[in-house]
Amino acid sequence: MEKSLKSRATIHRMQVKGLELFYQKGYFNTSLDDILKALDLSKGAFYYHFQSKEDFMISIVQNLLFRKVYTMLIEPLEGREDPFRTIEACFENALETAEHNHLDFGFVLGNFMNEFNGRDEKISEYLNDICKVWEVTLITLLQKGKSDGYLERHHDSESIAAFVMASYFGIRTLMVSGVPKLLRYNYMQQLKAYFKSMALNPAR
Amino acid sequence: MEKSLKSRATIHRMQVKGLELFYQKGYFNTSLDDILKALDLSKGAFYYHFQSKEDFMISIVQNLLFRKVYTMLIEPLEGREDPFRTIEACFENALETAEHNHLDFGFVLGNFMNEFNGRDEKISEYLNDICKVWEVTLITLLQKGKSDGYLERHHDSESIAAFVMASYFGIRTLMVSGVPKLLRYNYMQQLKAYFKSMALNPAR
DNA sequence: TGTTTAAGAGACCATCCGGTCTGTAATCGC
DNA sequence: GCGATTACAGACCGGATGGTCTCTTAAACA
Repeated sequence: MEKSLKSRATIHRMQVKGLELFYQKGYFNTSLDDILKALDLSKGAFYYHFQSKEDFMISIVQNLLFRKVYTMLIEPLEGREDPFRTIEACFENALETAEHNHLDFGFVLGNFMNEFNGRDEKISEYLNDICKVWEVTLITLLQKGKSDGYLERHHDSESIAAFVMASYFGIRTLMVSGVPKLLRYNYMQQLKAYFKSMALNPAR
Repeated sequence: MEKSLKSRATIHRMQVKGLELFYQKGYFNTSLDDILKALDLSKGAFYYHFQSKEDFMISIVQNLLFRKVYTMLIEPLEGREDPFRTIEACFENALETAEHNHLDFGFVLGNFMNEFNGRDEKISEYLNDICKVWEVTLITLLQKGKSDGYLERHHDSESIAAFVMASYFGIRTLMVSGVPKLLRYNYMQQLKAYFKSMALNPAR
């Protein structure tokens, strides 16, 4: 059975507002009524389209959240040449966007991973999947960078990817309560220094 | 009025169990009854010693949480010589402890910072204070490292501290859903590589 | 021994939350 | 034009939640 246009529009509205509020106030601290009130919709509407709050969250993760992370952090890394410059540009852009976001509550993916860890196996799994896609993309980029002569072969792509990811998760947490602009600047400075030590051709 | 021994013992029991459950299940997802049931205590006991759930959480943050972070991540850095070896040893130990923790849900401080960001100004402030103490300790250690000739003077201690902290926050998040042992090993490898690029006397 | 007070028990309350169920207006196929 | 289906509205429910209030007990005090 095909979903009608109207149905899909409503579902999308719910997901968008759901992601917004879950991100701002946390999943467990946001009630369905909070979301429905903001959209002027009813319980009936919600349970017509979704089976449960958990089911709703999963649909958000697989649709909106994945897209968000993909366009911001994964797609900009695909098929590029110089891995270090690519990652730097990608992160610089992502952090700048976060910095200018008036209502920043940290890295969406990271926040949710923390919130659901050990509390909802199913959702954690889906979040982890996104994380893995990001990781694989990074590793692929680094491996290709070796072939293309951007970094020495003896470096471990997997380790570098983990370190880079970890640093990004963390700096986004710190940016929420600290001075975002300064933190971003300092962070990028050190990320570049870290990369520089591994670069084969430091032509810069 | 002095607190009696019994009173203090009960308060401490509540705080310990409170921290344990808040850490495992999240603050908003843990009810007072959860804590009280686990201790076989009553609402009366709770509200005799604390004014509210928020007040309770603040007391936990200022006492137990601060001590935890202090003994694990701050005290091992104080008054040391070589900043890089010191941080490496400290993190190695902290990560190993986390790795062997059967029920690991990430970095306590990080998790709470995420959970309370934008949701409880007051608690966020206290958490941030702990974060700042850690930061200052790291910066102090690095500055002293310059005087003692362990790293070149032109490096920015503040930036390094932010980067190191961010990476730690992040790796702890990743360790929860990934393979802890591998992640720890890879992380330490990269942290050392990062430090090596800044060391004045790479006598190792 | 009688009185006070610290420490806690637990019934109770208003509110909220996820979820169910019935009703209903608009739309669609025929 | 009419029954069926879609897309909701909203009352309702059981259980939980933070917090209050009164009652009890055991020790401290005098």
